[in-house]
Amino acid sequence: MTHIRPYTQVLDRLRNAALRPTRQRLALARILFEHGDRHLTAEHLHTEALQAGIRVSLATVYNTLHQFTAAGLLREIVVDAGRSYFDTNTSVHHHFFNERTGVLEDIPGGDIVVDRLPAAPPGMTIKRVDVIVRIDR
Amino acid sequence: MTHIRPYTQVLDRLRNAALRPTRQRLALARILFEHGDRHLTAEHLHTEALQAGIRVSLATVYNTLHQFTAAGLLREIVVDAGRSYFDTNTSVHHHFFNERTGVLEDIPGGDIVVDRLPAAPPGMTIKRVDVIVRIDR
DNA sequence: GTGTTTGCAAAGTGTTTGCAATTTA
DNA sequence: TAAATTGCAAACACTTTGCAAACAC
Repeated sequence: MTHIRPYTQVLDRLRNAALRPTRQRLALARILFEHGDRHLTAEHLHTEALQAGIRVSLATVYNTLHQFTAAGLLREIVVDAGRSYFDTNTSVHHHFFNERTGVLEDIPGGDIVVDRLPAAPPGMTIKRVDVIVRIDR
Repeated sequence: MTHIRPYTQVLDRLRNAALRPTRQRLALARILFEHGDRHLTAEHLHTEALQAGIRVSLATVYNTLHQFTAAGLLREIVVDAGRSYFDTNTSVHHHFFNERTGVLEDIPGGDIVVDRLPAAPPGMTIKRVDVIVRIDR
């Protein structure tokens, strides 16, 4: 019996993405993927890592977030000019964004339906549809 | 006969917004509002103003864009972490965004229908719904 | 060993701010 | 002339980059 067991799932994710499971990547992946759906900025993740006693630089956090996004493990959400959020839920869904608190959260279920979507302009393809519901108070 | 006539509409907009029609504001307002629906960043507007021979600082362009937005003359659209677009069309509508070229444009007509929108979380109000259709190629 | 990854510090980008000088009403 | 506006330069927040040292395979 080893302590490798709990890491297995996260390790596999990294392996499948052809990313070496370095100490930093593994630790960041566990913070990201072992706690359900999360919406984090680079700063958030860096802070959490440091609080968990993981020595990792902010540059590496950025690198890792982009590598994970490129590998399809994360989705980048733009709601705020000035910073990026990364969402651990990569399936098709939409978001509530509270501009006052900066909290971004999933809209539950497949609730929203976007209808009568026009065709993309000639020669273009629709890559993604983002719906941001901005909430207040 | 004066040359004030063509400015009338734009002047009125500034007056209604209780913004003094200074040389800079008037010139920027004309670039923004005398050419149909536009989607510009601060840099775009600054460049256009300089090209048109209007001496205005970038700081003033930012101030002006925010004042116009606060007055309801513009709408700020966030599609790209790192820069803001300002839309001269303030009615309810949505956008195509080409991430490769950085071009943002209105989706024509009232085409898109967003349906089954969930209620805002307890105590919260929906302030706005933004739909961004990201296109490619 | 060899190629990948990391961390640092520096540079970059877009935006905001403080304040003296200028302009508007 | 009193209050609002402007422009500059410095400060900011977030992100990216270059490169030597450390690490994974």
